[in-house]
Amino acid sequence: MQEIFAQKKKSPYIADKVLRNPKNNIVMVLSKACIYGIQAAIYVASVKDVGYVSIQEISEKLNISFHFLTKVLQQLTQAGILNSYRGPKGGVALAKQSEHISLYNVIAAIDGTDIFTECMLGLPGCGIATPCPAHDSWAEMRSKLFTICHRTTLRDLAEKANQYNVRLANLPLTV
Amino acid sequence: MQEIFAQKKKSPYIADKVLRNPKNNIVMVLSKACIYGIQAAIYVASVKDVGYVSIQEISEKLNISFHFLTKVLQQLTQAGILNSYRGPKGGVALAKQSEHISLYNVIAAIDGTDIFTECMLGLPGCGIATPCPAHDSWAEMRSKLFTICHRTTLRDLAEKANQYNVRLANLPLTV
DNA sequence: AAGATTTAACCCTACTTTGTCTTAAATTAT
DNA sequence: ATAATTTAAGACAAAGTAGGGTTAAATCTT
Ligand code: SF4
Ligand code: SF4
Repeated sequence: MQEIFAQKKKSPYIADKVLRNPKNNIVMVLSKACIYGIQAAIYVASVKDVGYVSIQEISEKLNISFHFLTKVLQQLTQAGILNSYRGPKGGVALAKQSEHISLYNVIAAIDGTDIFTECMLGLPGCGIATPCPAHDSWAEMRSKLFTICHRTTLRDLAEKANQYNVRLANLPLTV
Repeated sequence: MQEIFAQKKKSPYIADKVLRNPKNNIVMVLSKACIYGIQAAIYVASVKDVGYVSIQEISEKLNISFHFLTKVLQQLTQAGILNSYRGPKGGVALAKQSEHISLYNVIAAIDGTDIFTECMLGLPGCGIATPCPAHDSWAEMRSKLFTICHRTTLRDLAEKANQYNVRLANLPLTV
């Protein structure tokens, strides 16, 4: 027996402009602030010279707004991931060895840990007594994300960056 | 031999208010529009009666803004996931059998497919010639997300919803 | 001590997303 | 036909995110 849906004929009306503007179509898992933070952290970790790297240099190399990046890196500083120092020859530097800073640490410092623990469907207080039907799938996803971000360290990323001279910046490709 | 970082003493200055407001701390993988769309789609799929379900009913049951939900569901209608019908006894209904509509379909219709294909670090044109150091990890994540969203159908979700009388709405918990 | 440099803090602007409301169009019921 | 119902469309407001500048504080150089 076949399931029956709505049998009436469909309304001919077609909308042409509904919700999103056509230009903006990127759905982000991480905020821009977080992305910048990760990029900058990898950059700092990949710089060979010991010492402080100025935010100006980072923002130029990675093509990130200086003032915005400054605020983002302040968060990493407050989280104990970076040390900052003012004045000439100042800047930021890793507060710990790069292999002791995970992607998770950086994300947690900027976007928080909700992405790892909270429901991606936006329902509060879940998984306790009345899990919603999507729970298992999302829980699996979260677990995967958690594992990946935990085991990936800045050293891993910086190493690869140096090794392959890989690009971190959001610059136009030099085709 | 131990690696050396910045050896100078740390600036004692601690900022108290930097970027985000304390109230806003939920980082979302999916937009609210998308979450609403998923919830509504599951609701429609879980309704036993054949026929159109009014958006008014959905918005009340799921505690979602009626007008906003209307726009979201228009997107699903235009994507061929729902049929809509105006007038008394009108509303929306699944355009296909619930087991033929995946979570992926719904997400793609509302938030687009970038989350499955594009870089989560926000860099364009990736993975081709010069993958960034985080590529492998993210690619693994994307693949996982893709698989889960593809194999999870509205029927799976609606079945669970009916079976366990599980909550879909963002309502205060009746503790 | 004075000046230059660099992060910290704060204010403000532009854009996106979310949410509200009003009117128009389609459809049913009377 | 008329009225009621319900989606479609579009204008608009509120809130959040990204970004830009200006001043203050810390620190080094001279
Ligand atoms: S049960 Fe799981 S998937 Fe469902 S709303 Fe709660 S956390 Fe989200
Ligand atoms: S190489 Fe992969 S992780 Fe890196 S920017 Fe490109 S898509 Fe993203």
